[in-house]
Amino acid sequence: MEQITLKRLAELSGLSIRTVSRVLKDQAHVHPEKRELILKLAREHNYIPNMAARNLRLNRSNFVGILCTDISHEIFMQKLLDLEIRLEACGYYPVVGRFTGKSAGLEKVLTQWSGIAEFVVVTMFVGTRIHPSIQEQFRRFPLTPIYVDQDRVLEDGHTLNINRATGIRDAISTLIDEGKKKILRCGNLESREKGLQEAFEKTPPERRPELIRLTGTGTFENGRSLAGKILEFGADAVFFDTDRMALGFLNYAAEHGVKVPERIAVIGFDDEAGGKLVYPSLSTVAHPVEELNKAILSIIQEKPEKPVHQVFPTRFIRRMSS
Amino acid sequence: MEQITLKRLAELSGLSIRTVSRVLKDQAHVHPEKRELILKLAREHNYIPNMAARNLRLNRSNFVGILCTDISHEIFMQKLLDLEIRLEACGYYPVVGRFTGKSAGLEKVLTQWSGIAEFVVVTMFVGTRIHPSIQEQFRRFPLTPIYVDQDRVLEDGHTLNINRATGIRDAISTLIDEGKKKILRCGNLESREKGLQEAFEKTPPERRPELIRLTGTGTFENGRSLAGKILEFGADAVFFDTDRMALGFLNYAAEHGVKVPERIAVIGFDDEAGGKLVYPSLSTVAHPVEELNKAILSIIQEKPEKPVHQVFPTRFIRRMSS
DNA sequence: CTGAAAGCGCTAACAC
DNA sequence: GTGTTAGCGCTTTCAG
Repeated sequence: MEQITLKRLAELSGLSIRTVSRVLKDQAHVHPEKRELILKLAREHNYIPNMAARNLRLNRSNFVGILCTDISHEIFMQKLLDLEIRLEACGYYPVVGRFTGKSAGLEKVLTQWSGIAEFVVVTMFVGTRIHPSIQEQFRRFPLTPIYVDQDRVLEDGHTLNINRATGIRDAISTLIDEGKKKILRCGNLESREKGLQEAFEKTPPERRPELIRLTGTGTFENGRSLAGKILEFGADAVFFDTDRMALGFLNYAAEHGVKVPERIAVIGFDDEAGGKLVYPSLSTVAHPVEELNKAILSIIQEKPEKPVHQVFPTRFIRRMSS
Repeated sequence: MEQITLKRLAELSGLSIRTVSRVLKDQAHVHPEKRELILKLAREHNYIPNMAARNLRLNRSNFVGILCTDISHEIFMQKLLDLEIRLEACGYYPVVGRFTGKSAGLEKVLTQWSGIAEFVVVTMFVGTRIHPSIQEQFRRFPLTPIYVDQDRVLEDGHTLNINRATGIRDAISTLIDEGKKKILRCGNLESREKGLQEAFEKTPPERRPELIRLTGTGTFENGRSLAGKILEFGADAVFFDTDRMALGFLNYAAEHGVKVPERIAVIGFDDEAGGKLVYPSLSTVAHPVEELNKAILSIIQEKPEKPVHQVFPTRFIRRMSS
C-alpha cells in the first residue's frame, strides 16, 4: 500500500503543503472550510506522518539503543522490561542489540543505529569491563553511551553504577546477628567481596563467625555440584555469588532432604524470578532496577551537557531460605 | 559533538558530494589521490553516515517492531532472544513495544514507528485474540503485521500459528503408554484441549485411563494451592496448562515430601527455563521457537506479496518429572 | 490566513 | 572521472 504524503495531500486539496501541515498538526490560522477538506482527505487516505522524515528534519529521534551481553539473562530482562515501560511512557522505544565486548560486532551495530538513536545504554555482565578501545569506538559515533554497572567512571559517556556491597553487607549481617557460626561464601566474583568484608568488620572480633571461601562459576549446575562439598564443610549459612548457583544448591538440598534454612541458611544474589518459585523461596540481594532506570530516563530526557555519574545501592530481600 | 556530513566533507575537500559519496561507498571511478584525500578527511572528522537519512532516501528500514503483551514473560523472552539474534545477523534490529490489546496504546506506538519499521511482529498471549478493530487500526498504518500465534488466519497480514496439540498429544500418549490409570489435567486454556483428546482417542477404549479435569488460572501460586486437591484425587499423572502451575505443584510436592514422578508424574507446558532448575526437572511441551523465527525472518527479507500463513508444531520434552 | 522555498543528510540518474 | 541536480517526507522561516 502506497503511503500518502503531505505533498500529495496538498495536490489533492489544491492547497499548499504548509496549510496541510498546519491542519494536521492542529495549528491555528486556517480557514475552517479548508481545514475540513484537508481533514477529510487525510482520513480517506489514511495519512500517517513518516517519523523517519520528521525525525530527520527535527534532528532528533525517539529510539534508544540498548546493548547487552545477553538479554536472556534474567537480570537484564528485568531491567529491560522496567526500562521499556518507562521509555514508552515518554514516547521513546528501545532498540536492542547484542554486545559481547567484541569491537567488530559493535561497529556494525553502531553504524546501523547512527542517526536513529541518540543514546545507547550499555549493560554488560559485571566483570566484563569495557575495553578502552571500545570507548574509543563509541567516541567515533554520534551516539552517547550510558554505561551501566561498569563499577567505575568512564568519561566518554554517562555512568550509572551499582553498589553491590550494601545489600551483601546487610545480608551477611543478618546471618551474623542471628548467630550463624560458620558462613561459607561460594563464587569468585570480585564484586561480591566488599560487602562481605564490611559485614565482618563491623562485627566485634569475638562474635565473628568463621568464614570459608569456595570458588564457583556462577551457574546452576555448578551450585548443584558443589552442594555436597558445602554441606561437608558443616557451614550453617552460605552466600552464593549468584541466584543461579543458590538455586542449584537448593535443588540438591531438595533432592537430598537437606533442611533449608534449618540446617543451612542460603542467600543468593540477583533476585531472579526463579528464587520466588522454588521451595523454600530464596533470600537474595536485589539490583536497584527502578532507581537505575529512572536515572537513565532523566539523562535521555534532559540530555545533560556534563556526564552524569551516579551510584545506586543494592538491597537485601529476605525470603524463606535464610 | 557535531556530526560531519557528506556536504561538509565535500566543502572541505573542494570536491563534490557525488565524489565524496563515491569514495565513502567504495565505488569505482575516482582518482586515487582524491580518494585518499577524502578518506583522510573522513577519518579525521569521524564521518559516520546518518542511517535515518539514508533509509529515508532509500525508502527502507532496518528495524522490525516487536509488540507483545509482556516481554518479561519467559516464553516471549525466549522467542525475542532467538529472533533478535537472527535479525541482527541480517542487519535488522528489533524495536520493542508493549501491546495489551488496547487500541489507544497501539495507536501511539504505531504512530511512532511509522516510516521507521516496515514489519511489526505481534505476539500476544494465546487466548488474547486480536480484535477486528485492532486489525482495522493496523491497516491504517504503513506497517505490515506478522501475527504470531493467533490460532487462526488474519488476512490483513502474515500469520504464523502454533499447533499446541502435537506436543500435548505426545506428552499424554507417553503417560498412557506407560500405564498411568488416572490422569488429571489442570487449567482452563482451550488451546490445550485438542492434544489431550487426540491422545485419548487414539488409545483403545479398554486401555484408556480415567481423565479428571480441574480448572486453574495458570500461575505458580495457583499450581501450588491446588496441589493438595490434586493429590487427594489420587491421580498418578497430572498435566498442567502452564509450566508456572506445574512449578507451583512441584514446589508443594518438594515441601511435603511427595515423590515425583513415583507417586505422581508431572508435565507442564511452555518449556520455561525454571523447569530445568527445579528438582525433579520438569517434563514439558516446548514452543517451536526456532521454526517460527526463521519464518518471520524470511518474511522480512523476502517481503512476499501474498500473505504467508503457516502452522508450526509443538514438541514434548521429557525430563525427570514424568 | 496562505504559500514559496530552504533544508535535514543522503542517493543516484544523468550529464559532461 | 566528476559535478549538477532532483528528490525521500517533513518542518518552519519568511513574505505576502
